[in-house]
Amino acid sequence: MAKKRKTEATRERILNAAEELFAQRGFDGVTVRQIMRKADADVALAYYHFKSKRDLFDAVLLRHAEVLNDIRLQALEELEARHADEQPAVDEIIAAFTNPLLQLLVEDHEKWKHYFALIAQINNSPEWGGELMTRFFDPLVKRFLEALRRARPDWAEEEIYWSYHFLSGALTLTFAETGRIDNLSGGLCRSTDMQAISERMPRFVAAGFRALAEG
Amino acid sequence: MAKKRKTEATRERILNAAEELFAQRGFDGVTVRQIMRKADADVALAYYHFKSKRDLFDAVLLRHAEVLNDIRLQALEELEARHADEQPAVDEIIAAFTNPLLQLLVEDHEKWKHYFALIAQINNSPEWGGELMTRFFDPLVKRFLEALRRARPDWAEEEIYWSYHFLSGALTLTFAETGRIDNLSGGLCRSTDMQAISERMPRFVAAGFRALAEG
DNA sequence: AGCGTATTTCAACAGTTGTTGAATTGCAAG
DNA sequence: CTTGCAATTCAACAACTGTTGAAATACGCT
Repeated sequence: MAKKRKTEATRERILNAAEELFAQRGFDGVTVRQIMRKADADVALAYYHFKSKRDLFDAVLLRHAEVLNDIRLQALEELEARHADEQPAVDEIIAAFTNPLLQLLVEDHEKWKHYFALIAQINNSPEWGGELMTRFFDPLVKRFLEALRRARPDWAEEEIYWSYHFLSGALTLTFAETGRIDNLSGGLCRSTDMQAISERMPRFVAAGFRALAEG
Repeated sequence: MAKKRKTEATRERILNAAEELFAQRGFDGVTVRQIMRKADADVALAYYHFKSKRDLFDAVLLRHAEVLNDIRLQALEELEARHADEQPAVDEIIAAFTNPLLQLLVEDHEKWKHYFALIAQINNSPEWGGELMTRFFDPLVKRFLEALRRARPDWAEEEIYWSYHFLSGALTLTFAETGRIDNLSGGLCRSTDMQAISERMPRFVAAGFRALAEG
């Protein structure tokens, strides 16, 4: 039963290398050989552990998706438990959606930054964006939008969806950490400063939601 | 002098084909042969008219960047002329920044959608995002942020930069037209509906700016 | 120790990649 | 018509692509 010892280690090394390179250069910008060189393993091992480059890509995505969905669901449920009788504020619901991710990036930036950068690229790609994001994250997103609807039943559904669209764009550009805001601001703001962002994004987005939904 | 007749036509065909394919699958997801097959021209012509794949990519980006910067600058200057004495409202400044682009997409969707989708991918790519967006668009962005600073000198610079960051994310995800909001909303919202977006984004973003800058 | 399976290596494949040089065509000016 | 250059075609290159099968090694179990 406890046969696998070196197995898990190399599988992880491959996934780590793939995650970093895919995040930097995209699916087609990276070769299997580059990944395996970074993972310090033979090329053929990629096809032994995962059966194709595409399956390796999917495995990279899957590896952390569940954890992310879990911590966000947990944050939402905690919030709802805290407000057993009345409804939670919109700001709090949005913070429960964005802050668990940003908090992860604050606490262990090295571990998470590549995965998030990968999500950023996928979300804005016509080729992958629609299907993959839907597959991995939409169940949680729907749960989140339901909470919003319950909190503000007077808001039009359409406005909630568009607001989420804007939120999603702001969040994923943050994940990309392109350094553009660093240039633009002359160093005043840094795109790696997740603390600064987690203090601002929920406020920014919540105000947007209200502006749309309350006309 | 009037030697070039077929030249310009094929150059344009190559650029059109490259624009569409790069937008769909990214720089590395497309081969020069695929581009030239779509352009109905010999492979070698790509290297005659542009000297490398990378230079073709840059040419695609450059082709429309100037037009976009011009119409946005014009919208901003018109706005400032209209408010010669007092300062324009924040909503109007933001609309002058976003609506010219969205209006282009409303009026001639077929012509523009691929170029904008390409921008969306680049903006969220760690590899290209920082440098290319800075090179092509930051002069205009700085002009726009100056207008905001003049309109609201009481706002902290930092908050303006972060707000722009969120705006940029929301705008570029819109350009990607991934169809994700279509799935999510069960068809209620369509990611190609630029009319709906241009009615909402300036309001959403302006409220966000205010929320950040006015604490 | 030795057996069996899980893991790793090695070498190779057929097809594709970006790119180039030489040969060919098209066209305008003398 | 011919000369000259711009535009286009054709064929090829070396390097690299994803992927595979067979051989070698490592490791847990009896």
